[in-house]
Amino acid sequence: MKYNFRSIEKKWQKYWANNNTYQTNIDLNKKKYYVMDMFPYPSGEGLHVGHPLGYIASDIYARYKKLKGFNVLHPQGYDSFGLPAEQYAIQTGQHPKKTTEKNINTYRSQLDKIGFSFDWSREFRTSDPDYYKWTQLIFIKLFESWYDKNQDKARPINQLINIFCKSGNYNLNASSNKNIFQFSADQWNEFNDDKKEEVLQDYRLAYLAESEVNWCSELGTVLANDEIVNGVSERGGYKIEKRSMLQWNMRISAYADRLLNDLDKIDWSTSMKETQRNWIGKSIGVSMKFNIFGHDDSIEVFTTRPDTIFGVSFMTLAPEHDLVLKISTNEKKDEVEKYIKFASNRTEKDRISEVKKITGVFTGAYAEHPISKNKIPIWIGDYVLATYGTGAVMSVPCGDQRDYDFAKFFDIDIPNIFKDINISDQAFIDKQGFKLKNSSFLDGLTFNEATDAIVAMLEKDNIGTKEINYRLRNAVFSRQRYWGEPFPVYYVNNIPKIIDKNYLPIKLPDVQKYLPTESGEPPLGRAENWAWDVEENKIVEKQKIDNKKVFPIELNTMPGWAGSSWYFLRYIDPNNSNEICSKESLDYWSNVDLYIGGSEHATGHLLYSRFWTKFLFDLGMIPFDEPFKKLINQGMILGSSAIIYRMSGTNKYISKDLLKNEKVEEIHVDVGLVNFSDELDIDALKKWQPMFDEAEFICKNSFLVERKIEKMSKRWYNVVNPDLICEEYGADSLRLFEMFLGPLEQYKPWNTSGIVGTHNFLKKLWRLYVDDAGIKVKDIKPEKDSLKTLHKTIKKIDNDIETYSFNTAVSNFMIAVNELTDQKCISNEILSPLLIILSPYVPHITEELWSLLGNKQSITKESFPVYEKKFLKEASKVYPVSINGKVRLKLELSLDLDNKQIEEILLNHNDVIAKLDGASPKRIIIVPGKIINLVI
RNA sequence: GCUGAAGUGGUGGAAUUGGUAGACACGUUGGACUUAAAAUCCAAUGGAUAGUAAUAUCCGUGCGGGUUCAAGUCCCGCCUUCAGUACCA
Repeated sequence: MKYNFRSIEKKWQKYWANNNTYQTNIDLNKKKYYVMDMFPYPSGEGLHVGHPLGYIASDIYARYKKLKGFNVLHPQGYDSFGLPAEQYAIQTGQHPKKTTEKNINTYRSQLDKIGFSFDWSREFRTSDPDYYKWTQLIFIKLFESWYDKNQDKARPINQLINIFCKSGNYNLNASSNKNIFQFSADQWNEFNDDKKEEVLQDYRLAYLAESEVNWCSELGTVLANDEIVNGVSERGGYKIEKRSMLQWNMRISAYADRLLNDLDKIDWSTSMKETQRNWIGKSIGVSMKFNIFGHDDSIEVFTTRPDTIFGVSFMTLAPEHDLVLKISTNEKKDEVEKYIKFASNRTEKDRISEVKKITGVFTGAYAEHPISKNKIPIWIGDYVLATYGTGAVMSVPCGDQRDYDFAKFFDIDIPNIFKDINISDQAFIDKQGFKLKNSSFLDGLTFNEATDAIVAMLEKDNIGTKEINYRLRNAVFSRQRYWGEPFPVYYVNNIPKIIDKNYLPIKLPDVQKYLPTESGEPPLGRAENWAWDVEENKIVEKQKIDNKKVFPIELNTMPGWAGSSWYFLRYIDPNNSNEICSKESLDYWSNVDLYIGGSEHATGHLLYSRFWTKFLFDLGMIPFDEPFKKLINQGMILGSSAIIYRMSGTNKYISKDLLKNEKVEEIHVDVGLVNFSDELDIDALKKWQPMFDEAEFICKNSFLVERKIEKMSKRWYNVVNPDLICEEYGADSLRLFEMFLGPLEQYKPWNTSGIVGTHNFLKKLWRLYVDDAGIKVKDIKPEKDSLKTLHKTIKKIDNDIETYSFNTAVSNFMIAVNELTDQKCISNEILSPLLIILSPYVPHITEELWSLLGNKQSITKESFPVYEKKFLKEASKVYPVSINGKVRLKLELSLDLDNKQIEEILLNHNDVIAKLDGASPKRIIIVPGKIINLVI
């Protein structure tokens, strides 16, 4: 009987589907375990072999946990709103719903071939109205909440209104927009509704605000900070410019501290936590005011180095700072205005690429040093960012390199306040190794001493206060796109009003075209049925808008991360039409125990999900405040591109081995045209692309290509489709090989030739159980060696999988099968448990062998075997060691040995003992635990 | 610049966390089977030196030091690569 993987895999995939083998329900008698993957965006290109890597790992872990007796939730769905489907719709006029549906079907058929244990009965798509109904609800909740810093949690907005009615906002400690004006309860009560709403917008967690946004005209939308890479859009690499627009925002900054601190209670990689810490960017310092000569206004600055206050020789404002024009003297006004214009025209990319270029201009105004009362010139410069701190800095050229460069460039005084430190070439930026001088009462103090002294003094004299600053900005939540969740919002005289949650979902309307309108409105501006009737409570035709009972609906849609920020909650109760998920399901399934996905979402999805989870926790809607307990970031699988050399200016191609110093161009060719020995199939190449029809190929016996490791992409023709691998070697070979490639978290190149290794292993495994006559396993007593192999393997595999070392687990299986083959083991007592521990990795072949052994029920119903220590006993290590000048032999032994057994072991190690100058042991000291010392 | 991760054969990678470095697999070479090829099986495979041989000795985990009976692993100082971030006051 041969190992016919094609029919075996088809048979069992069908069996699992027909028997609902992987459907999961709440079972209070069992402990739960929740394993989740980052759900895919179904792109038109389908899956390549890199995509399933994380799914295979999570599948193995999920199956393993099931065998260990856990009730495992292992769902899958689709993140189906997004730009590519919309771009395609713009080009072809096809509704994104249709292309998305088509792509999902492709994905599903590809995934099904790999034999995953997903519970597909829980599948959903973020673009389903039944799903985004709840995304809209969470938006409403955010809109109807504010953040109380005293209680350190979000609270309903009604409670804030109560506070305003009773005492205004004088004693309020809440997260809000900048430059809030103060009002009393009487004032609040006299505000009209519009004014009240305007005030509330400063506190809501989802709020509408005129904000400086990253506008991308090529994509026709705004982008969040995490969607911009190196100053250009992440998708497409288009130019970004700053623009001020009325946008929905999420007040994520309210949660900055909790997002930072709670990193300590989750099991994520250090680099992932560090990335989030940097992104949040907490810095502790002092905020203080500098008065301006001849003006009532003062400049507020933020500094982390208050100890250097006596080194201030000028101040610098961001060009966008409110006071710039106000304080500039008449003589300087022209120059200042010119500079502001210059700075605003510089795009983000210019600023980054011209970091070294120093620009700035003097305003003509002077500030007063808060302690020495000296006159300090006020400059503006674009090295100061309007968006960080207060948009103004006290410049200490001797202690900050940028201030130093600026001062040198414009020939400003650089006073030295560091004793015995030379600052003629560069600033001294360390916080250690100095004592202050020329600093009045701080003279002679170190950084810590001076900081304490100056902070006490500033606070006592009411000049400054301790303050904490964050780099984290509030997130822009509006997109000028079609293919996203509509906002449940309509406008009455430009004041946003919420559509009551009873009328959700607000379904995405149909449009004729997916482009923005001629007047520049988002695509939803084209929708005919897009107005809200407040009496009927339904969507009606736009023509009916009268601004009395029918009002316009928001035209923006939500960003891609809206639907993915809470999706893990929906899997636990996916068909619930009354709430996000029931309390019962929440109490049982709780949050995700293991989450596997790429690290590129560190500052986007993973941060936003944590934010929304904390928010829902604050409202008492869920009983936990972190979504993902353990996170593993699988590394990318890179493609191995094939490159041929074309002699420059000719139609001749030269084989890699013949290339010397000729001038050549590198041309990517499809990796499918190249065999394992890097030989190119020239006939197939000519069929592949007509440009090679007339080409001449220079080579000896065969034409060799160059290899290059780069990201797997259609563009480089290096994509390997898992379907082809499944067809040629089988899903089990693929699963095993993807794990065998290397550590899960590492970036590694794909190399199809290696798959014969895992494929051969499966054939070997098959032959261990089956020969020409059929099954050869017998119910006989096993050999001692085979028992040892089995129990050693169980122990190792258990340890490997608990530490997520899937690659070494595969190696250990190979060792075990090699050993059992050598031992000619046919004992059922060995071979049955071996199948069970293998089944998470290679579910199809193990199911088949399991049933061939005569078992009636599926192997997935079995339980993971436990290894027994008694089969593993032996001395493991012997080595010389010197203690107190005497040479001793140190033996590391397994536990539970009696003296007789130890003696036996010593006899076996005569060679080692003899090596030590021929001495023999005189005395044996048995140390409690597992170490034995022999004095020689 | 800052932060994080990592440098081990021709290749992917092991090493029970301080204890025989190179497991396992690919590739390569030789052999068996075959008319032949494929498939399969067996053997060799870090380097150098000596020997007909079994074998022996030395060198070897990016570089230079150190601790230790013992270092891929720990400490100090460098170099390189990858990732994240970047005028953050």
